[in-house]
Amino acid sequence: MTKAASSTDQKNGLKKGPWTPEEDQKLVDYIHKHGHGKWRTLPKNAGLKRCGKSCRLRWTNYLRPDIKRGRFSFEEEETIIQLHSVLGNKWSTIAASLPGRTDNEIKNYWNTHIKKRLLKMGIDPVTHTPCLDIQQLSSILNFSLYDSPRVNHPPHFGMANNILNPSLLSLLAAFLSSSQNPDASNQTFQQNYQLNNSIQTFPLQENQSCAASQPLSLESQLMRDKIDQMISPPDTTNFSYQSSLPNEGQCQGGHNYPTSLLESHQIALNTRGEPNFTLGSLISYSTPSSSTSPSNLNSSASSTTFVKGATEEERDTYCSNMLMYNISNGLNIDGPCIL
DNA sequence: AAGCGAAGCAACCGCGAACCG
DNA sequence: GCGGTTCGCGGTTGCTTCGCT
Repeated sequence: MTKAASSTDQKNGLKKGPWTPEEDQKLVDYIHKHGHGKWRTLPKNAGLKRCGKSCRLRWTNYLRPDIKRGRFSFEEEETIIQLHSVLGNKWSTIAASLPGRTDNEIKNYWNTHIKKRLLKMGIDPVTHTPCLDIQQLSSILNFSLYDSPRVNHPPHFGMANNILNPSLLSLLAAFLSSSQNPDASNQTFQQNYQLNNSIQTFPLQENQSCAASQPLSLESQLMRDKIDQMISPPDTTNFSYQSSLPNEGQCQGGHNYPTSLLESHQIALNTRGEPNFTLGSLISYSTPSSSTSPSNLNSSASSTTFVKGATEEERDTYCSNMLMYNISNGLNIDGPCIL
């Protein structure tokens, strides 16, 4: 018998701590006969030396017949993250969307698994925004702004050649800016959200060469100047400025890339008007089925299939890669896009 | 095999909302 | 409208299990 199991409330003689099978049986039998509710009087009527609150908790979190036990599925996890990005710590509301799961179970799972994974991915679990440090973001921005050639990309990112994505860069720049001036963050994000929505998407033409260079738009140049003021420019002496478009595999067939990140909910706004980067959206890609590298995004295999069979570590690796790839290239479910 | 720290999870606690007389 | 009671939620605690040394 544990210390907690043997403890009792001195005033009322009520038992505390873990429930015994006998107590569980008494509670279940009583509720089957009389239904639940009136928790205050229930323990006395059921012959239990527990407070009503304890009985209610035991029933709703453990004994209820429709409780689903065991590991959370990928879909459940995705739902939790997406709902949390909108609702915050409203565990009971989140639980309402997950049949068989209790608020307590979801809360525990969040605190012990998801929170850690998001942090590992560089996402703030409270705000659902990137919490990469300035250096990491600067590095990403530099890759995009200075259009580094494929050969120089860090292999673990699984990057194809960059496609210039001024709106996403604006968001990242705003994030950098806000990290330097937190008071302005909300306003900056709102402005950039409007900016993103105002920028039209355009298709990548079939005859557009993968090796063709992409001239910087005026906006991008201004943004580059702005970011130059905040970060040190990279050493470009070894860069060859060859290509700014996706690799051959991704631009064949004259695909259109019409969906902006915002439209596809890849970046959703939270209640404070800031963009969210959620794990759930990140792993809703078409992805390779046999590799954790996100470099071959035009594969028709579903990411869900991959993630379902993946180990926890593989999920982490995959999601981290997706995050970095996503931030760098601004890809959505159909492949690269320009916001 | 033993010790120890970390992780996971069931249960508790305090507070606020809802309900009722 | 008010005060008392009940219920439910979210944060926290502490016990158990796991994994590493």
